[in-house]
Formats: sequence, C-alpha cells, structure tokens
Amino acid sequence: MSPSSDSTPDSTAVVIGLSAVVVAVQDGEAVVLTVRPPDAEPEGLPFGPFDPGGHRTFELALRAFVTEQTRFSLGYVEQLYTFGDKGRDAPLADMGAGAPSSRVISVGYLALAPAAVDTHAPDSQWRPWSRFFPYEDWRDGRPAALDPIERALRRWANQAADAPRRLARARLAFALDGAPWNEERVLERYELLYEAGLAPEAARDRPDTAALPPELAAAVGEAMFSDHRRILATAVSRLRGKIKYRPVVFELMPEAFTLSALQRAVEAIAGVPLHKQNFRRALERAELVEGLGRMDADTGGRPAELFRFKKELLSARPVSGLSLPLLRD
Amino acid sequence: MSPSSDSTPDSTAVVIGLSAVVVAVQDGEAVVLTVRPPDAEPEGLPFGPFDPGGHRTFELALRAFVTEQTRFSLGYVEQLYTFGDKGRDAPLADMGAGAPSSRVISVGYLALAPAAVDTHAPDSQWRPWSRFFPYEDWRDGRPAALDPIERALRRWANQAADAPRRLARARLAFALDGAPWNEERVLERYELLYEAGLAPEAARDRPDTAALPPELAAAVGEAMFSDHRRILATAVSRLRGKIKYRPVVFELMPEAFTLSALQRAVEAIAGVPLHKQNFRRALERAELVEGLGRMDADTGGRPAELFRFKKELLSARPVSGLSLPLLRD
DNA sequence: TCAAAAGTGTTATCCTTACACCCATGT
DNA sequence: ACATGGGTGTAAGGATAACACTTTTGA
Repeated sequence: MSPSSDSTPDSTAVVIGLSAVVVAVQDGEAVVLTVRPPDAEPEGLPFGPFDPGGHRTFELALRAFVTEQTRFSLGYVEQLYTFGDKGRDAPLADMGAGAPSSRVISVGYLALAPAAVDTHAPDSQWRPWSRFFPYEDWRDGRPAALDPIERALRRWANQAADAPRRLARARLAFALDGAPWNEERVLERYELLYEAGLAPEAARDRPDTAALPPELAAAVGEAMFSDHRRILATAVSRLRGKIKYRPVVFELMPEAFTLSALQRAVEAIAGVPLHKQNFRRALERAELVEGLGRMDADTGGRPAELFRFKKELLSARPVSGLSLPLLRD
Repeated sequence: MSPSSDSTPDSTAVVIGLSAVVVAVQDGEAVVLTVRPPDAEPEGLPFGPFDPGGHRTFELALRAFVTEQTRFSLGYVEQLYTFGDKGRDAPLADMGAGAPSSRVISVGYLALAPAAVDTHAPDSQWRPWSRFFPYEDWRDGRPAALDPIERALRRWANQAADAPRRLARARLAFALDGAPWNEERVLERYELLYEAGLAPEAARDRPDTAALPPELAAAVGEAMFSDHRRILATAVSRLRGKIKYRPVVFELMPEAFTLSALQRAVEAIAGVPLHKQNFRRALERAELVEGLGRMDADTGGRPAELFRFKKELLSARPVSGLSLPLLRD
C-alpha cells in the first residue's frame, strides 16, 4: 500500500457523494423530497459532492447543498450508511468534469421535516414513497402489488439450484406462505428484488437483463437515479425501526396535533394499521404528550383535542418511542 | 462546487480508512482485538486504507487487511458509522508517504468472533474492553470508577453558563442523581467525557487542555490511537443494542455451550447482571437453543447440559434477540 | 336525524418480575 | 458433609390485545 495525498497516477481517485432522504408526512402519506436530474434520468435524492478541503463535517455539507438544491432547510438529521460497492451503479458518476475512472463512495443521510412545506425550487418535489415501494403499504391490508411480485419471485427461486434458500429468503422478506409481514425489512425486500432482476435498476446495471412486463414494473415501483432507491430503502427501514424506540415521529408533526393525526403519521411511516384505543393507551402510559385544551374543529366529525409533544422530557429522562399495537383484519 | 475526478491542485485529496472492532468473549470478559502502532502511540484497532482502484467492496478490503495484520479471519461483520469530522484527530493521518493536507474519512466496522483465538501475530492482542471503558461494567454493581468521573463532570458542568443543560446530559448519560443506567449509551458517555476534556484524546487533540490527575485517568480508561476509541464506543453501543433484537450473541459462542456460559457472555457484552431463571425462561420461550443431551463436567459444581443455537431458524422465521431480565441488587 | 370522527370501559391473556428451593457433582 | 454451580415452581402485577359502545360536531 502506498497512499499519497494528491493524485497518484496509478490509483483511482475517490470522490465522496452525500445523499439525503428527506421525509415528511403530508395528508396522511409519507413523502420524500426528490430532485430531477438534468438529463432523461429518473428522479433522484438531493445529493452533492463532499468537498474535503472546504466542508468541516458531512452534516454541514449536506445541509448546505440540500438548501441550495431545494430551498429547504433541514431539521433532524442522522447518518444512514456508506455505500462503496463497485458494480452497483456508481452514484454521481461523471458528475462535474469527471474523469471516467473515479471511484464514488456514497454516504446516505436521513432527515425529518415537520411538514412538506413548499420547496420553492422548480426541480425538486415531494413524492409519496409508495411511488417507489408500492408493496410497502399494508394499511388497507395486503397490497395487490404483492401478487405479481410473489409470482415472479417464485419463478426466480425455482430456476436455481439453491431454490430452497431462495424461497426461504423470499418467504421471510415478502411474507409468503403465511409468514408474518415485518414492516422493517424494506432494504431486504429491495435487495431481493434487485438480485432477482425485478428492479428496473438491475436491468440498467446489468445490461443482459430483460425489461419487466408492465404489471410487474408497476408493482415493484419506480426506479431512481443511481443507487438512490437503495438509500431510500435503507432510510425507510431505519425510520420504521427507530420510531419504536425513540420519539422521532414528533419531528414529523407540527407543534400542535390531534391524536388521530399522530396515529395517521405513525401508520404512514410504518405502513401498517394501528389499533386506536391501544395506541392511545400506550401514548398515555408513556406520558409523551399533553393536551392543550384547545380543539381542532376541522376534522369532519366531532372536534378533536390538540396535543403537543413534551420535548422537555428529552433532557429529563431516557425516553423510548411508540409501540405499534397492530390492528389485524 | 466544482468537483473533479483526479487531483485538483486547489482541493484536498480524500483518503478512506477502514477500522475494525473485532469482539470476542474470553473467560466471561468482552475482549477486543488491538494492534500496536510502530511509534510510541497508544494501541489502536486494526485498520488500513481502502484502495479505490483495487478493492471491490469495503468489506472485502477489511477482511483482507485484518487477516494480514492479525492472522485472524473474520466471521460476522457489519458497518458501524463513517466518521468525517475535521478537528477530531485525523485517523491514519500521514499514513504512508502522506502529504500533510489529505483529508481522511474513516469507516468503522464491527466484527464478532466465536472465540478469542490466538492471533499468531506479534503486534496484535486481545484486550478486555474494560481497559478502555472501566466505568461500563455494572455486573458487580455501580463501578467505583464513576466516583471521580461524577465529581469531574459536576465541576465541568458548573463552570459553564449553561450548567443546567450540561448537568442534564451528564445525569442521563452517567446515571447521576438516581437516574437509571442505560447500558447502550456508550458513545454518548465517551463523547461527553471527550467534550468535558476528561478523555486523554481530548488533551491530545486540543493542546491547551491540562493532563488528568491519576485517579481520573484510571477511571476514564486508556486512550487509543487516532479516533479509535470513539469507533470502539460506537461498536459497543451498537452491539449492546443489537443483542436485544437479533440473535447475535451466538456469533460469539462456540458450537456447544452451557446456558450459564451464554448468560455470562450476554452479561459481559451488556455489562449488567441478569436474573438466571428469567433469562432461561426467555430463552425457552424464544426457542432459540436446543439441548444436546451431552454434559459439560468442568463447571465446578453439578455438570451442565450443553446447548446449541438453532441457526436453521434464521432462514425459517423472523427471529429476535434476547431480552435482558435485569437482576437488581 | 344521520354520518363522521372523537373518545372511553372492560376483560382475558400473556409476559415479566420476583420470590426460594431442590439437584448433581467434586473435594 | 458441604461447597459449588446447575436447574426448577409458582404467584403477583403489569402490559397487550381484543371485544364494542358513547359523545360531539356538521350537514
């Protein structure tokens, strides 16, 4: 090994790219901030290069270019994962003046926004994440998108020598044959689809793969630029897990909210329906929120009381997230 | 922003460093693999540069150089976090021919080993992690190391304008004033010590800081090379959390083990004492292990039955980790 | 008056916690 | 016999899941 600081003619240069998954909840739907790349490429996440000379930390760099690209200022931010595999469609490849042989490492971040406020930038928009993962929404029961996916996965599994292993993975990830649905395995599901050649990105990265029939293409969801859908899947997994042991939902809520709105937000993130009373009882026991006395009359039926998150708790005692009392139907 | 692929004379180059926290359990103690750097530097984690031209993935690169440096082959591996802050002691700075101005990004990994086997390399060794975090071991009640730490933290908090905020953080992290101990907050505790100037690394990175008195120095633990103790803290936090929702302990056990040995391993990792019967009941309910009929006679008292982890479960159904039924004393 | 959504009561069951005691071996 | 660690029974209390019903508004 002979690393040198500047250019080494014999070795490839490294470029670090930062991507942000900015999540909000809008009308009971989880939405994510996307940008339209210049060419005919599919939409992607806000992203930019990390300048090792100028930026003091990743997070500062991220906040700067997200604001620049979307006119939107980030609140809660956390690092997700660093992707460095060769072979995956290189993120940011040929960005800028780019020479062909630079290796791009991509650091993904998750950010939460209290509301999907207007971005004021023409090329950025909020998209429901169901657009990219149609099979992830079980709020109204098992989504129909799973039918063509299940058929395709079984075909894929059975055409291999290790069919049993492939089937076992598919069963666990996609709740086949009566296995329970685990809402957190978003990344596992996406990776399985990719591996099985059922994601448009797979066809793009490995040109030998055939295009998907329309029904299947609709079921597996829209592709994103570069490896951004993989980063999005990582973000959804992380968020669905975290909501249970840290009070992060409140980062997605306005100051005052009704309990039903809170429940709808949790359901939008987790993608599963919750049991109303049990959800409220759990909230009450956790003492995370307090009533404001004020009412919200615009609910359609009986007016609902407004609540607020007791954020002062965060510095007073260890505080866990919300349990997800499932509503089975 | 004007990224270019190769060397740009005006901008700093990026070097990616990989570090591994390799954990094992030895005689009921959690141990971690360290290497001795060439100079008079303190011990560090096995680490090496990532070669963007040669290595296909981070993980492959990591496995290669850990084997090279320690003659030890990794099993379970997962990515922890990517550290990129300027100001922190630069990892790998001036490694190799290094020019002074290269920016180093450090990707930390966690690896688990079934036993602390001999590394056969003269400059690598297993160290109990209590050496680096003496205050993290509550298996025999509140560790004495917390007394000088508590005094120093209170001094640090009270000499600032935002004393209440500092005190609140210290209380939560270090279980002051009757707050409950949370074994997962290892990173938070280390960062607080660093910030308060109570970690030897802080004195090194900010030369204005005074050296610690001996009692305090012993209580806060030994420093490590570069930012490696921070990476170690991240690893311990992650592992202590993960043990509860994934069956990762078994990666640290031999094929056959007694239930007491398993409990001791969990206790070594979590740093808290567990309630025997309740631990076993939880195990039983989870159906994670099965008896082998064979006995281990070398336990000192009545021989114990040997068990094995039913790893075939992993591909059969979603499987969670172990609950930690605390033993209060 | 009826639809729509808010908000509450109650019970069976399961899991967790906490208590203490018996068992098999080596010295 | 006794020390040492292995291994078990049981009951109280709390959390969860499941059942349906009452209340308050707007149309």
